[in-house]
Amino acid sequence: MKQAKRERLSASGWRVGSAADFLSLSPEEAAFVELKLSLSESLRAYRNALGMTQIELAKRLRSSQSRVAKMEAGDPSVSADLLLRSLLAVGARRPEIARAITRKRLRRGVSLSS
Amino acid sequence: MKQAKRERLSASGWRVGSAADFLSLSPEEAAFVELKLSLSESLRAYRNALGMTQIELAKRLRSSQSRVAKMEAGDPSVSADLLLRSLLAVGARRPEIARAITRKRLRRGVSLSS
DNA sequence: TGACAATATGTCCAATCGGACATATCTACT
DNA sequence: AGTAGATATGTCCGATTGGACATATTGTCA
Repeated sequence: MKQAKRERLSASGWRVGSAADFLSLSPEEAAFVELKLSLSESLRAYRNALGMTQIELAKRLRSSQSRVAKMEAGDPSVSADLLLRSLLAVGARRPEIARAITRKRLRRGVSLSS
Repeated sequence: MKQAKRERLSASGWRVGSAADFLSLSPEEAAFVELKLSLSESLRAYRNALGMTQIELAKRLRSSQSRVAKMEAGDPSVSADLLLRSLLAVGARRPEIARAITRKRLRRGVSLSS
C-alpha cells in the first residue's frame, strides 16, 4: 500500500466508517481497511470478554501494550497477519474469524458540529 | 513467526496437511498456516475461474508471476495481507473470504510409496 | 484535586515482506 | 526429441512491519 495513502488514512482518525474513502482509496483498498477494522474490533471484544488488560494480552502475544493498542485502534502499521494471529491466540477459531470478517463494522458517525 | 520454524515448514513441502505439525508448530501457528493455505487455494480457484494465467493475475495485482506462484503455493514469504488484498482484487467479497476461511482444506495425502 | 491503572500516540531499529529478475521444472502438442 | 507457454524456485534489495521504549491521554477512585 502506498504509504502516502496510509498517512492520509490514519490522519483521518475515526472517520474511517463504512464509507472509508472521501480519501482516494480504491474500492479494494477500502474494503481491505474495513476488513482489518473488523478484525480489530473483534480482537478488542475477545480481550474484554476475557477480562484482560492490554498489558496482559501483550504478554500472552509476546508483544507490547502499545502494539496491542494499535491493533485495536486499526493503526496502519498493523497487518492483517498480526490481527489474525492474535485472534487465534485469544482463542478464536476459524468460524469466529469468518464471522468477524463477514460482520460489517458498527458505524462510528462523522458528527461535524457535535 | 520464528523464521526457523518457517523454514522447517516450507522444507516439508506438501505434507502440510491438516496435521501440520509433526514439526514443532504451536497450535496457533499451525492454525494460522492452515488459514493462509485456505486463502491460497481460494485465490487459485478464483484465478482459474477467471481463466487467467499467473502472469495476467500478476499484472492485475501489479505484482509478478513469481509472487503469484508463491501466493498460491502458500510460500512462507507471503503474508495473509497479500492474500487478502489479492482476493479482494479478483473480486472476492467479504462473504466469500469468510467462506474460504471457514472451509477446511482438501487433504493432500502423504503417500510414502506412491 | 491527586494518584494510579489503563489506554493511546510517537519514534526507533531489527526483522519480515514483496516486486523483480533469473532460472528451473512441468505440460501439452507436434 | 524439441518447442513453447505456464508454473515453480531461488535470490536480492528496497519497503513495510513489529517489539520496545518514552511519553501523553483518559478514566476512576478517594
